[in-house]
Amino acid sequence: MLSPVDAVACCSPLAREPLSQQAAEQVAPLLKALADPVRLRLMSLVASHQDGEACICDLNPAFDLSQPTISHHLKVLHEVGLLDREKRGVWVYYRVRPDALSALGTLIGSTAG
Amino acid sequence: MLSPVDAVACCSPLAREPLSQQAAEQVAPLLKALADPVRLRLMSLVASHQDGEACICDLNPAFDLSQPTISHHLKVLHEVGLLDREKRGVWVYYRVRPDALSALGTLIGSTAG
DNA sequence: CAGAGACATCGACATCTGTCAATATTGATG
DNA sequence: CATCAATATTGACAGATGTCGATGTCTCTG
Repeated sequence: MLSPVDAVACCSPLAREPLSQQAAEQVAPLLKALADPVRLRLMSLVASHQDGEACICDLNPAFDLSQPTISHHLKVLHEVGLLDREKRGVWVYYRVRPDALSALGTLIGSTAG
Repeated sequence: MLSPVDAVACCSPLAREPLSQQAAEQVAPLLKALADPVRLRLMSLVASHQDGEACICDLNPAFDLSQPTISHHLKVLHEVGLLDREKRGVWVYYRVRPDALSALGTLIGSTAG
């Protein structure tokens, strides 16, 4: 089965033609994953971090939240395919999945590519 | 106070620099409004409808949902500023707010500020 | 092997969300 | 004014969501 991120690539922009019910049900989980202040910041922190990747140990201190909570949010982003995950030694590094954000941006606004 | 849609215009793209907590809290409600299959289809239907506007009477039959439920979803989209609302006689017409979607798309996906 | 540190999972809880049936409101029309 | 049709509001309810503390798992290092 396609991950949500792969599924988005199929759809033409929102304003171009009516989204089918199936397409909408594929896209919505991606937006749902992004639609939280903490997860938005996590995505932004990872995307703009040096080398495009960040360790949880880099991310956790930026929030006033418990470690399990951050872990939960990262899991949500990873499960829909917005973040890639790699374990190196004791640390886990996250990286924004290439094309994930731009595909979403195109679907919504059709200005990005 | 700015509507969420106005607030988005201020932010540079997600991947460009870390989103502040305040910015994230302004943007998240917009994405939350979009992050539902029914509302995604509503936006798409309105945006791609003739003359860029649609009456509820056009939208309701496209769904297998009760009239109050559609009314509720449209209200959510309107409150966050994604849809403009105009009453003409007995009917209510919705129209996608100009620049709303493109601003969101740029924030999420664009690499060009 | 024992301990420590990084991260994940679990269980619990309050809050939020999508949905409906019932009802209210509004505007046109007889 | 009485009625009908289009839309909104209310109240209720099941299910999802964000958060935490406690605990589990993995990996490096003595």
